[in-house]
Amino acid sequence: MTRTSTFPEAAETAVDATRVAVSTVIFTLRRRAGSETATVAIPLVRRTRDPHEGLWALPGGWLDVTEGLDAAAARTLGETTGLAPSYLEQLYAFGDVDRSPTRVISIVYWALIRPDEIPDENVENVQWFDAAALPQLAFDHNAIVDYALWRLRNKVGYSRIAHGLLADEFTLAELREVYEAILGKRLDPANFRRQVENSGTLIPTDRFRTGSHRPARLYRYNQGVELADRGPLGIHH
Amino acid sequence: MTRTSTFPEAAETAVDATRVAVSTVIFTLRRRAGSETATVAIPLVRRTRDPHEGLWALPGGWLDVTEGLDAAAARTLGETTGLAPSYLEQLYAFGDVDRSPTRVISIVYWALIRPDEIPDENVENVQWFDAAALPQLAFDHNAIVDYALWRLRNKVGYSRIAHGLLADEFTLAELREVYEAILGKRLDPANFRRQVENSGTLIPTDRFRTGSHRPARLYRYNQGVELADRGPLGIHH
DNA sequence: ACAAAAGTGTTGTACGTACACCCATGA
DNA sequence: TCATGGGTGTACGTACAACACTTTTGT
Repeated sequence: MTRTSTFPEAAETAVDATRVAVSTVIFTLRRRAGSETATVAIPLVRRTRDPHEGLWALPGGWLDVTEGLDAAAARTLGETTGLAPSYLEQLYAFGDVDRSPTRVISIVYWALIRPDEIPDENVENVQWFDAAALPQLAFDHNAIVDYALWRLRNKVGYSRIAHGLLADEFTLAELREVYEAILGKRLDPANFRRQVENSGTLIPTDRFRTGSHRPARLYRYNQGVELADRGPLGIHH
Repeated sequence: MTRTSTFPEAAETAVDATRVAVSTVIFTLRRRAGSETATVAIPLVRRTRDPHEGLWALPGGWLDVTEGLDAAAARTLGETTGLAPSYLEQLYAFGDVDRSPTRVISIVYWALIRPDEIPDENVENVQWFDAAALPQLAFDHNAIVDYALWRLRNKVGYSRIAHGLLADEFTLAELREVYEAILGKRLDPANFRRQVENSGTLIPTDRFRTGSHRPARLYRYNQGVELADRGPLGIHH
């Protein structure tokens, strides 16, 4: 599969009007080869034209006049990386005058995707990076990723978004691993179990994950509980 | 002083490109005439042209190509209402295709202003409304205000933004009144005092507010503590 | 049998809430 | 002196961190 970077700031035709772009910071969890712990990873797209040709940038594209912002984020993410997120939320609108040679307002989203939803095939010009060790990115994208990571870590504390990174059924150890990767610290298994059990968001199943030592019970999410606390009218805050 | 509404969606020339507007929901506290409690109030601007001529709308205007988003919010707020907020933070980017007859992306900010900073003179076409009892507003502005109120109430719980509504020196009762107005419920004076004293954000002065019963000590804010937890690089989250 | 992860129990501390009570001032 | 808000003390319940301990599997 061949895809060319269509990233907003790449357009060569300079116009004097302000243009609106949409980009997405999409997170997943990667298990490192030899390591015990999982790490947060994001896909980047290599720029194939100026400005910043050759640098890595967030997947994105121009906003179409006929689509909403959320739809534009999902579409441009799909076109550049082939990914369809399980969770998508607006992050921030970046609009400093000097963030790009031409005036570009970027509405940036952040998203989660389950590891099993990532297609095996390699997409050209797309590469996954460890979020903790990014190269120099195009435009202000390093700062944007930092901000998205901050929001992710914040939100994991007061919502159940962590579940956007897991399959339908999972063990408590797997859920805990998600939290540990995002927060960057180990959590007490005993206390973690109680917290999450008392939150009412988990439904125990009759199935167990076997294969190593004592089998662990599989849990599902309680669909009646919102993934994240939206504000009034369903805006993803 | 005469000012004409320059609100974004008011422009009569239809263009096929997407245009970017900036609006602001700015809060203050008003003491109702006979009432014991203060209420949250916001200024609105009456629209003087289509669409939605005659309806009340959020103060705002078009984004200038040469200014950043924050600057645009402050400028358009000043031009339409004459107000200069003591706290300003981006709220959300609204971009549904059908939120206006022409395609308009609105970057919306929310802000706080101290009652003593509001000029006495009446500004034409501007009127203050009780945030809890708004009329029907233009466009999707009712929903936007709801969302801003939700953010305000949320944020008051984990930051010291309440201080954006007070003068330099204030009593604990005045600070508590701010919280009560925003949260819409009474707080225990004793417990409130301890919470805020233990937070380390307040500095007691030697001055007292006299005039009614026992004098109350005046406090200042500890400048070393951030008004609100910004993310990396000073973005107002 | 033993290692290792699953799962339970117990304890201490911190913090929010409710509410009784004393203090200082204006009228 | 009395009413009222300023300010202190205390007791209870919940929530979380730390950590000892039991259970169940694979090898």
